[in-house]
Amino acid sequence: MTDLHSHLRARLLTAVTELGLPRAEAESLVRLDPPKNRDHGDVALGTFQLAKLAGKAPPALAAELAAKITADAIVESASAAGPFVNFRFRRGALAREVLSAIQGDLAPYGKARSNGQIVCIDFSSPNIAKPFHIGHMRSTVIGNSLCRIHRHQGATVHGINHLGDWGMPFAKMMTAYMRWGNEQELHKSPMRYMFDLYKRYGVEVKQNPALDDEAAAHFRALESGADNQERRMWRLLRDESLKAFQGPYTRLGVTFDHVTGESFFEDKMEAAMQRVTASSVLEDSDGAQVVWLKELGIKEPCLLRKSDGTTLYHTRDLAAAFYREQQFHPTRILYVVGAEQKLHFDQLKGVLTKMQEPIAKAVEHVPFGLVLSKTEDGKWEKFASRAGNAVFLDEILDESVAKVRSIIREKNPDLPNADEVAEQIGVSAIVFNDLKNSRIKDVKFDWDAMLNFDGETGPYVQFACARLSSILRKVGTQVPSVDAIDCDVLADAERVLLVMMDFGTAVQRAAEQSEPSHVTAHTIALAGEIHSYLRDHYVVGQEAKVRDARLVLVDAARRLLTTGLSLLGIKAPERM
RNA sequence: GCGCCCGUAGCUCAGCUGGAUAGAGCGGCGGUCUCCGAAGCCGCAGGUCAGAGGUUCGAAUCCUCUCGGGCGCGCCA
Repeated sequence: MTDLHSHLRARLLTAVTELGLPRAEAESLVRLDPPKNRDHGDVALGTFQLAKLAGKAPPALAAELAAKITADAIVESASAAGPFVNFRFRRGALAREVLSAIQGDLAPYGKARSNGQIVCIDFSSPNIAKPFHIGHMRSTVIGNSLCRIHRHQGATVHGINHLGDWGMPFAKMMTAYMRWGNEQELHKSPMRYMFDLYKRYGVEVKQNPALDDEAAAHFRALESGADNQERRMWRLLRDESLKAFQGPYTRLGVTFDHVTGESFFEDKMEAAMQRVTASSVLEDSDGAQVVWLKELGIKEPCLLRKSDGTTLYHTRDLAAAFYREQQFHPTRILYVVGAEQKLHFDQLKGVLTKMQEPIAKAVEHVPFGLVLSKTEDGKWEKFASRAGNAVFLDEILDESVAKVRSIIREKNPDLPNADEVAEQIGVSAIVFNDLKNSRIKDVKFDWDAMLNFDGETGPYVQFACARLSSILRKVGTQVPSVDAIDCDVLADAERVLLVMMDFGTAVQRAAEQSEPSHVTAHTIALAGEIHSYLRDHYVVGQEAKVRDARLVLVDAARRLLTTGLSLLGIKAPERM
């Protein structure tokens, strides 16, 4: 909430109290929202609940409140419109408040001071020994954005890559490698090679189901802790995978505070199991050890130990939860994992709840939809390349970058660092597209739409930044301080200023709901408003008073767009 | 079979937790660069918010059912 809002709210609470309403109850009912149609005013108050409390008709109360809020240095007008009261801030006050906070890098536009939250974000978490493909991208970019958003909000963030480097998929990979692989081939192109082996396993296991038993035996050998052949192979394949993942991570600008894969919890699982046993929620079922969660409305039991004594995904997540609790004391643990794993996380939370572990409250699954691609006949299906196989992320990024490169050649042939810029914009276009809609929605990945950089896209927002930077360069003079300009001149920029004012709400909602798309939407809205504004409002060649005021506005817009994009993990180029 | 998610313009989506005349982008049509970037801007066309009941002063939003689509349901992760 900005100072403008606080001021108005304080006046409203006084007015409401004077009308005889209990302040404590009115407190939560005085909610200032942006009106659906901004022509009505800058902020609006719906009086429905307040009227009920007062025992009056909403329009009557609205009229009374409007009369009580007389104009002052900040509020220009209050007018009743049926059951609503619409407020307008003085344009000068609006401009001064918003622009000085942006210029001063103050919250919510700049990074907030500590808010006391400690947030663990478990994201990306690819399975090693498999290529980094399009399916891994969503968790990676959503999680990365959430890390940035929470840091901006003042939380202490632990971004964790919970690598899938343990368990049966890995054992299958190992089996394939032992049967058909060799190290020379592996080193030539590790990911391709491992992926081919993995695919071969999938084919051959259909003919020879005994392969799965072989894999299970290898996993037992690995989990025995002995320094055996399996252990050495695990180390080799894990190292190669990690090296290969570094490519996509660097391109996406993603870093982690901790890379603690499932294997990290190898020696912590027995303690975790003992803790479960001690809480007496563990039961035997067909030789396996499970926790029943029927009383929590979950029919399927949570398996924590297989009948052959080895552990499962759940066991490792449980050990991880205990570890994080003890190590970080998190207020929230966000698991950025596909929606298809909802049951898994319901069970994880369920087991912790049944054990009466306080950390249970912190566990939050952050689900997201699938990446789909368009088939020949216009239907949507799980992403596959044009050739029909899983698609490596690098291929997609490369195609996007190449497209950007050709656009630059056409539109801006003299751009000095064209390759670098093309990489920035091409990758951003893919990331932005992923963060544009509610995360629960499937991402419909249509090359034609994807490589069209018009409208609500990453390049559109980046273009606004480049355009603003260009204006600042052309003007050449230093951007003045907000205190040194006449803010009343910016009355014509009210639409831009009002959108800027919404930034804090957008980021806050993004953090609370784990929904980066609120930030994405804000950058689009701001870019749109500033583009429209610039059409009729020049900066260069204006008299000093007007030029300086607009200069501050342009600079603030560029800063805020840059901040918004950075919360998405996207860079804003100076030129493009 | 049971559970969860989704259904809003030709297409892809918003809709701020129940409020004012349901908004964008793409695609289509028509304008707009010898003045700060046309990857832009301005305008036009396009809607039974899947359907039916219900709650409410008020429903795209909450509840029930139906119909479509997707995902998940013991020794995989």
